[in-house]
Amino acid sequence: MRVTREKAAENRERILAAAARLFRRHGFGAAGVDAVMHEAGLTHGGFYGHFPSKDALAAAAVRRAWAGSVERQAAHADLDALVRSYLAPAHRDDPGGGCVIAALGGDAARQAPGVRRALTEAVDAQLDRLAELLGGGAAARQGALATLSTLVGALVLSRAVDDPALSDAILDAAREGVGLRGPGAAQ
Amino acid sequence: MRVTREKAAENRERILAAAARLFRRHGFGAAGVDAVMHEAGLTHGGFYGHFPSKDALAAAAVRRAWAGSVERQAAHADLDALVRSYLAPAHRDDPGGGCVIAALGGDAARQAPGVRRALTEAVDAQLDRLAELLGGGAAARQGALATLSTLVGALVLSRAVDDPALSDAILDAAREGVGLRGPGAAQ
DNA sequence: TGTACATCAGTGAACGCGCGTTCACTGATGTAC
DNA sequence: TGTACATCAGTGAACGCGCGTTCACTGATGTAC
Repeated sequence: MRVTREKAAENRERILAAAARLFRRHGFGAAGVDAVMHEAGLTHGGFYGHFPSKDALAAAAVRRAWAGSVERQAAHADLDALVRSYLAPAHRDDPGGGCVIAALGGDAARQAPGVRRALTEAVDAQLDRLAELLGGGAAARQGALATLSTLVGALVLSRAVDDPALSDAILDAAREGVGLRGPGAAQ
Repeated sequence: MRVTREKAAENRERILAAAARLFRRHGFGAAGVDAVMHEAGLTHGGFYGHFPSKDALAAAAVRRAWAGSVERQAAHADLDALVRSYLAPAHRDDPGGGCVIAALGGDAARQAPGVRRALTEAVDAQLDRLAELLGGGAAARQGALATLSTLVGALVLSRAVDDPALSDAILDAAREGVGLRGPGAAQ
């Protein structure tokens, strides 16, 4: 059943969106090609007409997930707004729609080179964004590196622990922690 | 071929040590029962005489890995020493022998309840240790939460990116970042 | 202490299952005239 | 514009493979006498 070229392109987008969601929610290993295609409303056999391999899909899905983050972040005028949104319980509870770095950073080291490349590009871009919000310059770059570490670490930890109170406390403390490095803070 | 009770207990320890190493290095999903048993010098069939399931092994391996961290940390007299050791390239390059929270924190959210429980206990214990080094009290507890977030985030990121210079920069910046929260720092 | 036997830690083949990937086929789309 | 045919996006069965787990078996260990 051949479909319109337009429809095929739309299907490819749906596969990417499904992969970006499922990989972030379940990890690269636990989300299968079958599940991704089903989520996209297709059957698994057609997958290889769109992507040469699952690894290629993974790399493309990371870029797709990052692109979604860029749109979301455009709404944040300053670092405070970004941090509050990033360290919110709503973000913690929605890995499938959230930061790809926090969701897949731990897996990335063990993935194919293309996947690591895509994630590294996301890290680079996020650092640029943070450095810009910190006022630019070398000090801002340093601050961006430390801030991103705190943001990602807090989100990963808050998702890892099975104690809701501890999870909330991690987000709260990290919010205070990065505040210390914001513009106007001591040091 | 039955073996001595003593030898059997020693074999169980070897299985645990192998699991703690392989799970941290490759993740829970990518390290199989077969690989763990082979690393322990046994065949896979005997595994279920020691543990009821792979999930049970995973939980026990997390506790075992954490116990190893405690021994390692006993050598650090103050926060500076701990941070320098934690954010060292040698630690980044040895996930199999390093911090179990950083190595498996990202996977933990998707694991069986027992595994999350074991990792949460490790997080709790690490927070106690950090709070103690920060001088104790409520402020130290807050500082410990933020510090652990930065440490874990920096290690995860430094392992995720494929750019060695960026990886080193993340460790360096995070070292400075947590220094700001150390005793005697401004604020 | 020595003997006979029950116990059980470890072996290796086998199981069902889900995975990534391939492929013959279908039938609507795109194109040449 | 209409017709005939080549193209190809998607389908669903099938593949080889590795996984977690089970099990009949082995033979050294532990124990009862």
